[in-house]
Amino acid sequence: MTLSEVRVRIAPSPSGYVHVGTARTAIFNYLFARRHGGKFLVRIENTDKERSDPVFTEAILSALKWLGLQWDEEIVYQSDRIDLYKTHARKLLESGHGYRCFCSPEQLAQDREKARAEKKDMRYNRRCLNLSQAEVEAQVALGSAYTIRLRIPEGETNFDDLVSGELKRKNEDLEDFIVARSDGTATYNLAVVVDDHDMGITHVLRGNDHVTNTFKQIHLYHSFGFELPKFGHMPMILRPDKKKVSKRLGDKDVLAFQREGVLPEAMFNYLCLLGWSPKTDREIYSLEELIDLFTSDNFNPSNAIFDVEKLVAFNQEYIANKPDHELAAMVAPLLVEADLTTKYWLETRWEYLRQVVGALKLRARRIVDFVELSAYFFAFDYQYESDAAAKHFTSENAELLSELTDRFERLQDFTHEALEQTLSALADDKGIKRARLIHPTRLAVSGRSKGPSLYEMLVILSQPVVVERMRRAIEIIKNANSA
RNA sequence: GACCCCAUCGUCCAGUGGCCUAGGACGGCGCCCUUUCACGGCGCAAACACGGGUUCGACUCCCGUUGGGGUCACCA
Repeated sequence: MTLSEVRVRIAPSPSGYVHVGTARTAIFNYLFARRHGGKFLVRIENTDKERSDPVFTEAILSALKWLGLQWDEEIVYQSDRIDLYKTHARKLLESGHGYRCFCSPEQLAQDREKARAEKKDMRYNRRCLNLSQAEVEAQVALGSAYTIRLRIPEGETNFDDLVSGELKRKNEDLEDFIVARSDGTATYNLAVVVDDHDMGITHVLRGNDHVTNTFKQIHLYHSFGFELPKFGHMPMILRPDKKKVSKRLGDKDVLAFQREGVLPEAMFNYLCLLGWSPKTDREIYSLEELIDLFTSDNFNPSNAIFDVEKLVAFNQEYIANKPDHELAAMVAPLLVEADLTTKYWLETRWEYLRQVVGALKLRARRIVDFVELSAYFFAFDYQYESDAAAKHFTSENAELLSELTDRFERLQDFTHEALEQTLSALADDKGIKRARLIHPTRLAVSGRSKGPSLYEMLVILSQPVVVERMRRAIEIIKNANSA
């Protein structure tokens, strides 16, 4: 480790939402910074005016915040630094590392088309590199539009990648890429190098799809005489169809997972294990543990397919371990939104919500599941599951239910123990199995055949509600049978 | 097509020359627990892509083949 502080960054372009690939890269950078006591920075790469939209910038920052990736310094916006890039582009021209290219976009497209047709290399053919000084001056005097290209020298470029080890490329396989557009503005690679250097970035951890850029950027570092940072290229996250997750394919915004009830801790934990491993049999780790374990020599170089099922399994685990009151706070707005209750009602019955959530949390895989699972705790107009009703709502059972209701009503202490005792006693009196009473009672008070322990459910619902619901069910059974 | 990367159960991850009759997790299946559904517990099925080397010995090292992925914009 060097003496200088570790500084890493996530540099999204605001031309789309944050998908899981970007999120994971951000997480790795964050963890790396925290592990080494360094700084995690954010840079918004909005040099492309056409495609950039502040709406996406906001969405990106929200996503980072949701994941808990707090950045350590002010956000850098490339749009504020246009002049800095222009200056550097000119420097390239002056130092001879760059040259003017007068080829029109149309011409270049034509060249590529031809190369493709002839199954030849599609790199730039260096037509303008061979222009004489006089020709260049003549064009400039004429006011012809030109881009600036970086001249890639002969030889070979290599660097030691944190993930894949030594990476090599013949320079002839690189092209003289454009660093400044004809309007003078810088392109991606120039801006990135200028910024990474300027921001003191020590480690560039980014997706594997950037390796070609890295080779190109290395030449920019050399041209400017900048010190090279360390590079690490993360394997891609693939979709089940094995395509890499990308904006182009319209891949899902990570915040969509939030809306679908995924906890950020679960997403964080799951994403960490895609392309990196603590090399143990454990999978669930706290943030602190991850920070402690996160070293760059544990990256897995092969691509990984994103598996929502496994994410959800992590989520289930995190829900099960989350304190009831925290879950209640997350569920409350969803219940209101679903029109099951009101904000006011919940405010006065917070303890009730807390108990409901606690009783259901081992059954929820996602936060939104609580709405469906708990509906009958809030709404009285639930329907009885028809199959279960056909089975349990018989007139015979109505009699039993009626007697059970009377006994429940007489109870002084409406507790788990008292309820269990009462129900068992009636079952004994009648010489029937307890299940004979349990199922119709569950159906009567919840409309469902599934749910938490019956007694736990009754206690939460409270005596008057239980009695009322049971009486109503009995009425319905009687009416149905007499009709 | 050129260049680069990758290759262990369906999926994610262990395995760094003998501990492997290849381990864990998700998913699947079965059993147990149980008033239901979950949770939990136990168990089963499920993989070293192929071919050559190197070695006393290869999942592990090398080469090739095949397969998959990525990149080839005046986008980032």
